[in-house]
Amino acid sequence: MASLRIATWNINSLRLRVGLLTHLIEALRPDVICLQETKVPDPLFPTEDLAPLGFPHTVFRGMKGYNGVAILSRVPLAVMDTAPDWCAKGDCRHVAASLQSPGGPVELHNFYVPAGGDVPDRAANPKYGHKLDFIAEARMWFAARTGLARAVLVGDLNIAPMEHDVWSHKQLLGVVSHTPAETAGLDAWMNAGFVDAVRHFVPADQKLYTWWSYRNQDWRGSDRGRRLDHIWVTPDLAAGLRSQTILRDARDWPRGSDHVPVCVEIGV
DNA sequence: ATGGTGGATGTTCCA
Repeated sequence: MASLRIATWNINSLRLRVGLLTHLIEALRPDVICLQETKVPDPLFPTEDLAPLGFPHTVFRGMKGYNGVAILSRVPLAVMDTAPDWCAKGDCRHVAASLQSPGGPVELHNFYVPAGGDVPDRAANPKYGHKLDFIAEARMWFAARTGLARAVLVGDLNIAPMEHDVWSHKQLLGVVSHTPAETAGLDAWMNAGFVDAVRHFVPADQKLYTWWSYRNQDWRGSDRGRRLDHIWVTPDLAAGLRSQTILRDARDWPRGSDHVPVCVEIGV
């Protein structure tokens, strides 16, 4: 059985941090890297900087200044254009591809879910409403995909769904990223066809984070993190799950992202 | 209760 190592990272500007991908590749040895917040329009995608890294197959969807997603792959892939323009905003938050694998194609979705602003109230904060609408639309789209199989969904989903996906469940219940409306919405989306590939290895009572705020200087000491970055797989792939890695050390890379890479290895 | 930092952009928005 062949294995596939899939990594996801909110890189917070691909052009600024393209050099850090070397460290990610050394540490995780991924076959596929999914990036979010690339912040680069497609005509300016840094193809030449990426060429020496050994990921010749790429798909990307970017725009000026904000958002943007990309998939870098060692194995051949074909872009999938069947998904809708979420919330009809044209905002480059999703790209999907079909990966070539010895066991057959693997469907890979890379998402950057809206952060949702500061105030957890639809009426006062349209960004929060957009976030809830986005995850509801995504849930419905996947729920309608009868026969969905051999699929992997990754990305910065901007929601920490479980009690121990945040440093303080009680203190964050009213904070965007961990409100009951968001966590229920994310659970419903995942349950439309996926299982949590990282929690597959880590018990629910163990703290797990992938993001620490830039505003928290001593991030390791205070450890006030949240698990915002996720990897889900369809149940048929769950038996093939081999390992997971959350690369905490990446939070200390020079001029690093506020998110760290997450990786799983799957027999496919 | 507030502000703390960082990126892209351009004198502010987004996270």
